[in-house]
Amino acid sequence: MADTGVPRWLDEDEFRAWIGYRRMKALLDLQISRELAANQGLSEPDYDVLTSLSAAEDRRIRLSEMAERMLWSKSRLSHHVTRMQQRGLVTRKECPSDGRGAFIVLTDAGMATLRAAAPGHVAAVREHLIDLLTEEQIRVLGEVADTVVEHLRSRV
Amino acid sequence: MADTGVPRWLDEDEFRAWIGYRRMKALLDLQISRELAANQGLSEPDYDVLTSLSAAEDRRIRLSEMAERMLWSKSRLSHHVTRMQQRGLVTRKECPSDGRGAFIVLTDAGMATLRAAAPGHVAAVREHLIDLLTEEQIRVLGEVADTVVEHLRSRV
DNA sequence: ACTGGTTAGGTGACACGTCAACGACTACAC
DNA sequence: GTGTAGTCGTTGACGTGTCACCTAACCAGT
Repeated sequence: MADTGVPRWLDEDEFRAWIGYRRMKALLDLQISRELAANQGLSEPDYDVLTSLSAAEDRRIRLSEMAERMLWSKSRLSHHVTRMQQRGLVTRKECPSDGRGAFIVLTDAGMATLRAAAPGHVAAVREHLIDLLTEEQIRVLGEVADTVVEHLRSRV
Repeated sequence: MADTGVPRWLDEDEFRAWIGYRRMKALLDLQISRELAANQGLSEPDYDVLTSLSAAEDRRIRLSEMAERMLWSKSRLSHHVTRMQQRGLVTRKECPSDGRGAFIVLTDAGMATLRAAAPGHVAAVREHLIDLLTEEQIRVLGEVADTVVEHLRSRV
């Protein structure tokens, strides 16, 4: 790529999309995470972990597999599980077949908290995002996200 | 609103949009911020602050006004300015007309760093977002963002 | 001048997430 | 078996951002 040092700047629509994305992200995440916290004292990452675990066989997953599914670094997941473990939402269990490995296991308390939090969380997502948009906009948002995710996943 | 306790769950497209948004956010922000850091040692918030300041009259803005423009909390901005000040990118200056007030002032070093970082940053935004999308998608993304931002700004 | 309410900005404690480095283990060569 | 490479998960240090709380200063009505 012949880099001239001055790439094409963003035009009006492009700038609007980029800045808009940044601002939407800032406000939306704050709002959603505030409601989640007020509801059951969970953060968004907490909720994600609980959701993944609740869908897993025997309510447990290997740390690595979980990290990969969630697109998290192992470090991040390990840190986060430590914090959630201290609150009794999950437990660690060593893996019999691989001495290096560990399972994350959803506790009953974790499951109960997730069940209690879910309706409010979905309602919040609807209220602050989904129900504001047309079907077409929802479809395009999904497309855009998939495009970007696909692009970034493949380039590592 | 008669809350039945079980709000409508997300259908396939809605779920795809929401989860996609979350994943796009995670990957895109990480990528953009990594390139920015590798380039001039700046974080995204650093870049935002520098950009705002460079566009301001006399390269200085009152902390409050800055916070409002950027949709940041004053606390966040204050913390961030402290860190940027320690790196010599900005300075604080007290406001003569309001004893409570303070200006944030862009230093020459800050301006130079911004100039050095800008081309690469724009290129990254293009490469990982804008240039992946059609004009139509860019337009819709801007619409969606504006809709959500408008909704959330008005409800405080 | 006084008082009560508001606004500007700062601070401390804490949760979060990155990176770099580490020890423990596995897997595969030879 | 013995090295050696790679993987699994953890940890420490650090920058970040939130919340709750604080002080100082402004400003209105009295």
